[in-house]
Amino acid sequence: MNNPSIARLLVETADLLEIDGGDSFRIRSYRRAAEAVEQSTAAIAELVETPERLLEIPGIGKGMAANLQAAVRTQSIPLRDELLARYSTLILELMKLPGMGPKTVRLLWDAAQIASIDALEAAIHSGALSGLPRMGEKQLAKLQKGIDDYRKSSGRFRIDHVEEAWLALRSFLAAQPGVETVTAAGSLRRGRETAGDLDILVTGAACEPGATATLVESVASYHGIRDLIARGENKISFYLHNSLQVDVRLLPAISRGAALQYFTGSKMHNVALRQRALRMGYTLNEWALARVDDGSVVASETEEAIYAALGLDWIPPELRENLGEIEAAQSHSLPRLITLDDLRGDLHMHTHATDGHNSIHEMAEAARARGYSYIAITDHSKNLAMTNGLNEERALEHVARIRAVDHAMNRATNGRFRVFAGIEVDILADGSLDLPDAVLAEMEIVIASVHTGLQMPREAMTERILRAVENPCVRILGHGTGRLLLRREPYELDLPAVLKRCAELGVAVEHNAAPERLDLCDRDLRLALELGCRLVINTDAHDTRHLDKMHFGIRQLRRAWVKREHVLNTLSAEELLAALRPRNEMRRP
DNA sequence: GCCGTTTTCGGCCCGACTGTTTTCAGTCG
Repeated sequence: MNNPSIARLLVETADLLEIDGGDSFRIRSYRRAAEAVEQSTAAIAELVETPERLLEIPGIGKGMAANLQAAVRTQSIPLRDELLARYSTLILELMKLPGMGPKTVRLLWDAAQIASIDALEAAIHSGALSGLPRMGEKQLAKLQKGIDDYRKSSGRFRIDHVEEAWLALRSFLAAQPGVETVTAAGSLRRGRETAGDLDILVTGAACEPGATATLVESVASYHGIRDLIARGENKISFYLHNSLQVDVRLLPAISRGAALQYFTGSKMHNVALRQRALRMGYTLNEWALARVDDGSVVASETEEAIYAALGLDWIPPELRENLGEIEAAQSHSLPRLITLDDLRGDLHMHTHATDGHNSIHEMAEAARARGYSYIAITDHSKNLAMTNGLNEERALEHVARIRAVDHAMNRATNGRFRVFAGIEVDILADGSLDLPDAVLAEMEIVIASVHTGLQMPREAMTERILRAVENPCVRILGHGTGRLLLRREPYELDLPAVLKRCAELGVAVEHNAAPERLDLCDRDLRLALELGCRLVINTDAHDTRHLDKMHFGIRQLRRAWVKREHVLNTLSAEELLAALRPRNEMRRP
């Protein structure tokens, strides 16, 4: 039983307790424990053997430790089983409908034994719900719509899709009269790999109290809106055509910092921050940080002022998950996180020799235009026949072409731009590589990736990759397919074992920056750092425009507390070559 | 159920919006 599965059991127990009308603080404990389990870099399934280590996790006490042990041993939690027996196994699904909370679920259950979405829909149509409290015509229509939306979609959205919607909305909002600032908050600002919705904060003359009517009207007329959800004096919520929910909030300028802090979250970070505020005699909400005794405002205009008043350094949004950042901010020991500007090169890209769309020279020029000082061309090897992968002969010819471009660029830039010869070699089912060492030894950058045979059992896949990284030609462990390998659990491989061996061998671990890949989530990256891995971050560009996806990956690194010194492609070209795994045999001419 | 800068007992984060219950409960973030 992996961590996300255990976390889900805890969340379900919390949901059931809410339906059952349980103690709200006890419910919160289950949710907090779920969060802690989800975020833990250690496998809970292994930790249950040593309960004292479970108790070291904040939010896990004696009772919760027993629940975790039960979860690992029986795939459930006794309290969850008990509550499921009392209600129904389907009742949890009802909670996923918008506007449906524990009280309403309980009401439906008590009144008509409704315990599933299908039963609810039948009851709406049969009129069985009329006469129930809070079940007027509007409410029923809203529930039916919620059921329709739920069946159509969707859950969370990839962050690049959310960013696209954000950029369009930002232009629209910034063009409205009386608007001065337009800022994204929520998951987008924190740099998560997905987002459930898009939070936008707007300030300016048109957002001041009593003056918002015109702007509210304009926002509600945005062409991208499919359905309006809510429209108040300073908040407008709607669905875009792709079902992404957007919340636009109009704020007085004086509250901008407090609102930005509040709506950036995460929830856990905010709870911890408010608790800290209370201990200091303050109360924190989306309008201001204020004294509890006389209500006087301490700070509200900027985030920096609010964090400072709480005795904290300003915390980068990517770190706001209540995973130690508050303690670090208090002791002035927040890391200096890596930024896009720290990167000197991109070490993974394809050309039209295989499945890319541009030439070696075009990729090099595109990278130079983006301020890089080197790239590596790493086309596919022969096993990937559908990409026209390079066999021994073509690979060597390609190296010669790359060298020619390197020399030309080197001259043209007075040695300020290098093009390394490389390849993305395929790891075969038995862990061998599909090109001989003699060919790989001709190249500076050898990235080993798995592309085929992904249905392999976990142990075999782990063995396969461990064997591949033992090959002294391999300098970087690449992504898998972006779907299965090195991805969040359920893993198809023993990721800790693979990362540990890479750290020992000096094989760098690649983080693919493209949002559609999602190779290493931030938790995996934290694990890689804990195990001493050195990282590289690449776009795996198949097109010059793909080079622009780097910023998505950088956000993931920042969420994992990655600093510049952890990432090899922040080094100069010479330093990079020296820092990569040394090659046993140098057979270069 | 967790936890400790008043505490091993008694606390535990806050406000807007909606619909309908003419004064508020429920949901959401």
